[in-house]
Amino acid sequence: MSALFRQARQNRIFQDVVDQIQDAILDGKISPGDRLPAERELGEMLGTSRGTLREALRVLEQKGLIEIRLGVGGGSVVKDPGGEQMTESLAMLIRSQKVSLHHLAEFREDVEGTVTGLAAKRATAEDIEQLKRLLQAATACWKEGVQKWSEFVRVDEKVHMALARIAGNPLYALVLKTVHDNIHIYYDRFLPSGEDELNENHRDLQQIVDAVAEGQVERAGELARDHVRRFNRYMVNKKRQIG
Amino acid sequence: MSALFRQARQNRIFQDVVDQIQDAILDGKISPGDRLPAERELGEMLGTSRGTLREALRVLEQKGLIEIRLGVGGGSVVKDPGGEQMTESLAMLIRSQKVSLHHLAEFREDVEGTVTGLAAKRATAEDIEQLKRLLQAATACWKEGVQKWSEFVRVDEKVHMALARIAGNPLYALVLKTVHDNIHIYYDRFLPSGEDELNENHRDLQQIVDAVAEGQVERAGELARDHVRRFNRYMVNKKRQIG
DNA sequence: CGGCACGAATGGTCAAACCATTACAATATT
DNA sequence: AATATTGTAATGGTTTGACCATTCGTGCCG
Repeated sequence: MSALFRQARQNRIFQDVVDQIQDAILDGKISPGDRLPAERELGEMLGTSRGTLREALRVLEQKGLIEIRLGVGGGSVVKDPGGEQMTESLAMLIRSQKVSLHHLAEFREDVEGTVTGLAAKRATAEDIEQLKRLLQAATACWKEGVQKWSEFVRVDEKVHMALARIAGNPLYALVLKTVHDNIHIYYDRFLPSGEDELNENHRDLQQIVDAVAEGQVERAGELARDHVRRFNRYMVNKKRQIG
Repeated sequence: MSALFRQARQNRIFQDVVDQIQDAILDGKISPGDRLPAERELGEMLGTSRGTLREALRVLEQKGLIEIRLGVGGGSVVKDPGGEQMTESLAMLIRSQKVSLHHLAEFREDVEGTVTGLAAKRATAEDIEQLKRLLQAATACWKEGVQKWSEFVRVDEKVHMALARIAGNPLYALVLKTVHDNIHIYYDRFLPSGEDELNENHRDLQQIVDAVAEGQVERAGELARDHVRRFNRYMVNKKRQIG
């Protein structure tokens, strides 16, 4: 029963305004890119003071449903709802030490494995095209050596996100992006950037893309898992060394 | 580079207030249960007007960091940050048809499998105790027949959440709770409540708990996956029938 | 002793004004 | 004619002060 009802908050006008606008957005009555009326005008339409309306807009902004721009021509613009608050939520849990790097790494390992397996199962010819293009970009970085390490890491991440898209379930893409966004903090601090790691990772990517291209579901999943596991081990080692 | 910086928003005082209070909470300088000063007082401390401060409090409330209560003993109380906004975010993506029941079901199937496997690997004696107690409760519902179906479903969900806790990675618990909260909407609409389904699900639970108790990692994972898959098939069928 | 009324603290809302930023058009300068 | 400057209006950001609604304690009255 607990999940059925929420605490019946007393009538708060701004909450009613939030609900009205949110419903309009989610039901598609107003679309991403559309501008809401100016605050003074919208306030009058809703029969509320400007202050109250602004509290509602703050909430909608925090929910990622609108973006507020300043100046003439500015105003509240409806956004395409994405997973940005998820990233922020997870970041808060990490900062409050409810989730550790270890947890993040273990979870990522599993999800990347599943995602890559699904991608191998479902990739179309165009998907494989895209992966090969990304692999070429990675190879270009690799040839330049460790100076291009950070760029390589960025391409690596693009490959993983492409695999998530190819897997065909937006939930995987969403979850993976959330994890990536948050694990990046650790990359910057703990990722070693030696010649060996670069070579290993480049080889990993090649093998993964090959396995996906050839539809080797099991192998692709295993390779991805190993790849992430190796990444994680680098970080754990480095973390032990320096802090 | 894109992920490193966000658009440099112009100075917004309320944003600075949000950051200050959020930092204090996440760094543990103020703890869950603590009360912030009253709005008029806090506004004076921060050197802002009450309206601006209230916009900041709205944001913090939406982030799930504080809870605001009315009346003389009321005020802003620091909350233990959990995954509530994640549930809300996912709900928005579902309502805007970016995520479907099918996506949700596929994802859940995989996560439950992994979680149950991990639980089988890591369960302690007390964990198994708890699972057996939950199983007893499920059996009690089962004996009462279909009239207790909804209660059975609730116990079923408790088993899954217990397994997520036992798996030892809060990310799994968080993700699974988010999915459960959102799939519930469909349960209420599409879950059939016949004798056969009840029997099947009860048997599933027994087998899963047994496998976990005996540390059969692979089998536990497979059983959980099958259990969820069966649940999902019920719903797909029913949905085809009625809606 | 128990219920009830009052009052104080606190969040919720309103109103009107002013500031800061931005885009765009009119004007001046080269 | 092209470009730089300036003015101006629209819009969000902030302030102030007032009043309302809810809640809880306190003390009075029955």
